[in-house]
Amino acid sequence: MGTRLTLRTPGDYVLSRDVCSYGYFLLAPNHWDAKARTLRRALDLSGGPTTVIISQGNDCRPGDPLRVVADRALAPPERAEARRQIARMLRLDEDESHVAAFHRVDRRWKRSGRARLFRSPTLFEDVVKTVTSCNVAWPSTVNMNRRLCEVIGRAGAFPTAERMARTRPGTLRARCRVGYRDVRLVELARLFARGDINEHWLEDPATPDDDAFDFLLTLPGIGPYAAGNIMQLLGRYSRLALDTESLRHARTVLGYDGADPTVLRRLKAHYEPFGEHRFRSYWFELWRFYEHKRGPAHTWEREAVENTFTASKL
DNA sequence: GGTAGACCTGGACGC
DNA sequence: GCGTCCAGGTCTACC
Repeated sequence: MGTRLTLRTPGDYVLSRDVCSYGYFLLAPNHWDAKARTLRRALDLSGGPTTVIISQGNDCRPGDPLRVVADRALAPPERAEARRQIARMLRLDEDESHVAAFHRVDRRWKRSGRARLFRSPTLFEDVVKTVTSCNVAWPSTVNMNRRLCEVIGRAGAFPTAERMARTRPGTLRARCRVGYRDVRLVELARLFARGDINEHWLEDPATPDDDAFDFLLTLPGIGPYAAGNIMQLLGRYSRLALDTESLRHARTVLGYDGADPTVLRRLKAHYEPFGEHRFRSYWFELWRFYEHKRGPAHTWEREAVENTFTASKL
């Protein structure tokens, strides 16, 4: 008999909108069921892995509580662990006042209510997902994450830092197809496993954004793009994460022309007015383009989009 | 401080 | 079916 949990949500929370808000919802071990509007994934808890299915009633009414069904009985400490991981992943800590602050700065998203960006149950998974999205086309990112779960993770869960720290780089390369990222991923895992990454400090609002960003740049495999992306995953939206997709967006959607440095300058100036929230303004512009091409993200079937996602393929 | 080239994988393309 | 080219962000060596 599995365990059932109920999680309270902020008054405006909509599972289908707030899960299907960032590409990681399409990466293993996440599985969004577009028909049932549920999120299924394995969580690696202290008592072992468990698969949970998260739903919000039949029609995802704003603010309705979330129902979580685990496939095995969870001990009380594991229930607390599962709640923490799910709350992190779904950004349940971002209440209506956080959302309103963003919408005051950028009113374009007030009607849809878009503000939260899906992330992972742990910072380690977010960092690995970011590294596996660098210098690679989206289908390879999909493959790397699937194989990491199949080969290194327990029972289909995402690998913990401890497990990846014990994995040989050659195994990551040969069986998970991560290429030259092999050594960098193991080094990152060792830093997390040894406790050399101070997650509390990184997530503490008292830590200046510049300090957090500079620290991230010291990590193996993390350059300006990856650091910018991890910043938003930490709930710090003041930095942009600009890549070739940003340039495409600037040229095809915003109509900018000229050489790359010129376009990048104009992009930065475009998002400057959104201040502390500029990443979200950038991201939801991009996301709106994807949804314009493929329909609402909550209707996307993972199998159908995993080879076409990113604008160049849409 | 700025930049060229290497790093891998997988898809596209030509034969 | 095979070989070649290319895209993608980070890192290192070099100027």
